[in-house]
Amino acid sequence: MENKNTYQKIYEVVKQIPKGKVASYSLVARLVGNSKLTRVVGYALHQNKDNKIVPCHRVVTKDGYVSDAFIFGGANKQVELLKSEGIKFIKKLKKDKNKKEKEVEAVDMKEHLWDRICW
DNA sequence: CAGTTGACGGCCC
DNA sequence: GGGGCCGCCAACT
Repeated sequence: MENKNTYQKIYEVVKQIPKGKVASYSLVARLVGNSKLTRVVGYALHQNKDNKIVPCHRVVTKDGYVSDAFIFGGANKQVELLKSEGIKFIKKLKKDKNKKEKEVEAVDMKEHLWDRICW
């Protein structure tokens, strides 16, 4: 990803995520060149509103959870998009702000985490 | 130019 | 084991 801005590199990496696969923020950060850039990755994607340019819905947390504040239609929409790409979800219990365990859908990382075929 | 923030992650209590 | 705090880097105001 050469000599582009870090910001631009992040997009380049995310755009390379193949359909049917997902990448964690930390993974993207590492591919960009610095594993500590996870926050910047999130920042970069937040700025991106067009999933036509960058498939930001394929980026999830290391646990496979979708972003809480996904702009493009909300987190629920993100799950839908991923499902339509053939990604398998598993029910998982996550605690919300009220410390109540609620069932949420998480990507099956074992099956769909990006293989990193490009390096 | 300096302080704040942010789609996270990891270590510590 | 769960919750909370801190850190890391770049963009933003």
